[in-house]
Amino acid sequence: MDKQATIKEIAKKLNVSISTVSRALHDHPSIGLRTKMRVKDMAKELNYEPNLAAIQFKLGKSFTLGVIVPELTESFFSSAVTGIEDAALANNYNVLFGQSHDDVLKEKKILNTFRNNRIDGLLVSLSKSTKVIDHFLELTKNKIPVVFFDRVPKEENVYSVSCDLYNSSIKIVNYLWDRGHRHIALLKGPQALTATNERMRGFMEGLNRKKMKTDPSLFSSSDLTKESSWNAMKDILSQKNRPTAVIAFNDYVALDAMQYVKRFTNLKINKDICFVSYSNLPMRVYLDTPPLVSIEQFPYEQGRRATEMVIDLINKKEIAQTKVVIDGELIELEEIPQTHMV
Amino acid sequence: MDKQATIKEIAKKLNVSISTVSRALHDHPSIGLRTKMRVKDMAKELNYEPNLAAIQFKLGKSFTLGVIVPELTESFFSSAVTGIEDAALANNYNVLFGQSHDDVLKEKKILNTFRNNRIDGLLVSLSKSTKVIDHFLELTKNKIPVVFFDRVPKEENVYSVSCDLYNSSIKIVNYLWDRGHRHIALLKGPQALTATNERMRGFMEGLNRKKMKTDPSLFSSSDLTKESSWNAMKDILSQKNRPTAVIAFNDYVALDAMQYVKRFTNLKINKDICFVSYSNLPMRVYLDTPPLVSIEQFPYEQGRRATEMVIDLINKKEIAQTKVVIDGELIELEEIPQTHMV
DNA sequence: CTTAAACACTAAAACCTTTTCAATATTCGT
DNA sequence: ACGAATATTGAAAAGGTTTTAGTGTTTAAG
Repeated sequence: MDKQATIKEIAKKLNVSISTVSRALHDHPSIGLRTKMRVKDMAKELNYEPNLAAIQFKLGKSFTLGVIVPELTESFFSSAVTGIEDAALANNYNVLFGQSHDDVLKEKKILNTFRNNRIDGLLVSLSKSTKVIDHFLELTKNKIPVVFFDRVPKEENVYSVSCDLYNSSIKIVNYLWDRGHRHIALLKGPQALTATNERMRGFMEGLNRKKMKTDPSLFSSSDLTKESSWNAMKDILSQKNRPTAVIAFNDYVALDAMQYVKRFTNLKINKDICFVSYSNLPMRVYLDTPPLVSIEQFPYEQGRRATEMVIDLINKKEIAQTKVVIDGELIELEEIPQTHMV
Repeated sequence: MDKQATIKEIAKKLNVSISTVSRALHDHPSIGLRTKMRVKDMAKELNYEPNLAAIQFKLGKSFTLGVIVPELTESFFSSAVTGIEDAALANNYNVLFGQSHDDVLKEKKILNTFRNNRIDGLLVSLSKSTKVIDHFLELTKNKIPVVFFDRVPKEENVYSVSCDLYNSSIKIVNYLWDRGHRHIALLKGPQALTATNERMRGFMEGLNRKKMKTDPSLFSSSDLTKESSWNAMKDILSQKNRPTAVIAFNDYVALDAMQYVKRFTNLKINKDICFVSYSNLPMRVYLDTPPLVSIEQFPYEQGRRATEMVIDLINKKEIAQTKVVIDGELIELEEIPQTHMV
């Protein structure tokens, strides 16, 4: 077991040609059952493992996918990555990871490493500082398929998997309306993200359908940092006619916004001011005052489907649709997680 | 830019040999400055990128590290992975990931994939169901170095990077003692983990130093699932002489334990019963009733150092120490995160 | 001016596999 | 039993790079 056996050795031991061994191992129809068995037995005996490096070199394929996500420590993305990993493994693909940390320069650097490694396909969730996607489109020119997921670009002619935030936002507005809210604020994300726009569009449509006013003072924007979210929340609260509910960009933003309320006001969360949000973070169930509802965006599913898509593209299969959109699900928290028996 | 240029083409264009080009690009001393420049210029002009697959094949090295973690969605591990990624990239190594989901069978399967991909080294945080590490030791036989981090095995003759949980636990006991606690419970983890034992040893030592009694009724064990943690908490509370403080295995366990208290008792958390813990989860700051202190185990640092270690081993450098132990830091939460201005 | 050393470069093998094309062996129909 | 068809195997090239073992040319020393 010191050195890995090669097909050459198998061939020599059995007195057959290298090509025969290769074919036998691949179940090529032109090889007789007899020799096929002999070869396979010998392969097992010698503990033969194909030299992937050689195969990749020979075939000019790496059987490797590249994945770029903004931040692995965000539970959303680690879930997505898990979906990607599972789907890739199921199709015998490897996965190379990179984190952009929301920096477009880092994004490009990772892309370069990936190119050197001759990835067969790429999965990307865009950094929030990425305004132009030319560096990705260049890959497609070289016949390396790219599929975006969750943080997808606005461009039309690209492959993507994402969550239907437009309709989800309408659902959220309806939920709030049913609970009696007539004055709802939207704590937006960075303008660059399509996700921000989708939420906005759905929000407006939701308000319209219920004949609520769409006042521009209802919007406030965060770049997703704590400081920025605090400021946005401050803006929202400083209006003369204070909203009774806030739709936050995601649970992290909601968390920061709620923290602001707790620290700097004496408003009671989810009583005086109600929070709803997106992402449905697993940790939400541990909070005493969580966002009441959150949109489940199925990161695992998005990752899985994006992966299947890119593999189909690699194999030049027909793609049913270039833009897959997954329905978001409005998840209301199970009743009163912190029921004290007092 | 359709087809990648090769050194062959560069050689042809410049009327030099292939070997000259190869050496020129590697700054080999035997190549004259003149030709070296010409080669490098031409390489740039043709947009030459070395074919890594060919190099890997030729050199029998993959420049790839394998990483196995139990669960990527746990913030601890995604931080560790970030540290690994950064260190690997800095040394021009790629990283292949796998999640064991705490299943030793999955662990072995991933290991197999990694072997086929001829990884140069492996980084592992053990699954909690892994009792024997033979499958890893087999790699070392094949001269593929393995470094364990955080969830390290008890075996002596292995390389590892971990946090000093023994002394951290003593620190925790001291902290609680200073706050007046004289009756402290330990909510342990699975017996299989060395981490469980280390905590236990430190806990006992801490109690001893303060002359507190080390009653076996002070221990309760969780397999890290919510149900199990609830049961463990139930045990702890059902004692006639109820402890005033609980040291939980980590913040996740603490969260579940606190959830139990909130749902099924009318004890006030951190007043009637105080929680302290390990991991220092980022989300801790958002909780109304967080574990008061938590041991920072520096996952990023652990990942980084483990990676540097495995790369040193690959390059057969002298290793200063086979077992790196990082000091844990007791992190007290910034005062009263939820100060209402009431 | 000769000889040895230093310098600048080259030819060719090796790494392992897949695959095309060709060759041999077997079977079949008649 | 003969040729044709089919089944089975083999030889060799190709893929891009590194590296060993040189070859030839210039420089320095004697």
